[in-house]
Amino acid sequence: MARKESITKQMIIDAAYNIARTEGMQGITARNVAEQANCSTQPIFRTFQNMEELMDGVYERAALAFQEFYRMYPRTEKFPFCNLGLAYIAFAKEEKELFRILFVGEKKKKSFYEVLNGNTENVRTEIQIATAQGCKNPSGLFMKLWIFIHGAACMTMTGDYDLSDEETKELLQNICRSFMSV
Amino acid sequence: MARKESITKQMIIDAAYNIARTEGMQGITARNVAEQANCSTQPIFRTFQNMEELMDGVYERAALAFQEFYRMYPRTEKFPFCNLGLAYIAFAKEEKELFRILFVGEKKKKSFYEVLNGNTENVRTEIQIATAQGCKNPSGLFMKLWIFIHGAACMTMTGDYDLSDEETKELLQNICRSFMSV
DNA sequence: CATAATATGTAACACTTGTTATCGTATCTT
DNA sequence: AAGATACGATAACAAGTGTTACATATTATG
Repeated sequence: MARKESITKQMIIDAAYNIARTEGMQGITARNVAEQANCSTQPIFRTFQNMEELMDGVYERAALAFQEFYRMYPRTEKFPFCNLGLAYIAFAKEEKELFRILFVGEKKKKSFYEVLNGNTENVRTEIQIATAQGCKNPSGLFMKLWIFIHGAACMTMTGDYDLSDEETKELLQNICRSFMSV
Repeated sequence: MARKESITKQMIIDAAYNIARTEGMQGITARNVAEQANCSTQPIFRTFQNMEELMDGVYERAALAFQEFYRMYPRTEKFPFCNLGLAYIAFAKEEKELFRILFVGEKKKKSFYEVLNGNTENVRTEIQIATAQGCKNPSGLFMKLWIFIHGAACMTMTGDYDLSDEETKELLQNICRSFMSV
């Protein structure tokens, strides 16, 4: 009865996502996305109400990319929260535009926790580790550490911070020790 | 011989600056600025080569606004860097768009130091205070503290951080103590 | 006061944006 | 195989962008 669709929702989101990775959200225009997806602008507006709805899709796609990045990131640290922090900073370095979209953008909708996994599983795990290491106020530790980590990541994004992975690791260990010893 | 100019460079920059304060850089269009300045778009292009040059002017104007904000901010803290940090975070709270333009924007050109004063005077003063209080590695202390402060300010800008001034003050004192005791 | 020179307003240009109308066509159902 | 119908390409529309051409207004100087 009907013609088969050849350009799927996922294909459009992927095309837009690839643009966003290098140019940021403002690079996403109907014609740009169409070109990237090798089609006209028509399938875009069949699939999405408007461009904003597509951008919401891109945001979700970016969140998935971060989750995957974190899942794959090596966990070599014994200090609590440091693996999370190292992955976060590394993501800011390797995917500057996505980091901006997810964590400092004007249209940011989700909190860090929500982006991380849709739940707070990962953070809870880290809090248990902190408790096991004798930290009396693990969520207070997390708050302070996370502000620091977020600062380092934002500076990485803008190019104001450029330590090697090894230096960053040592810095985080150092900070973590400072906070735990109080 | 010639007609007197009625729309000055400063008037145009101020008009654009006022738009940027509430709408950010992307709110600055030739027609928007003209309306805000109560004139046509013509004086803009007589005064500036193009819109980008005007935006450079707005950036400088925003830097001035921050310098003035810091100059006027009460200095109640004895801990080194804390007055600077409190002012920075307060600015992020009161002038979110300007903060974004100056410190996390894509078109950011100046480092924090340069924005602060065109020189590092203020930071040097703080380093002397730290040294006087027995800190062995004051520039290391500053680096760590500043990453933390920048993180708190960025979270303030995006609405992820919302402590009162008093709570922020206590947090900064707490952090400063942690870092100095190591 | 007349004139020359510059500032400003009006209006246009070329371009890009989101969005939609039209139309040919592929494909599922019968 | 035939027809209904959703799909996708083309092309248009309206709105908004930076920028410029041109006419008008204004002012210092002769």
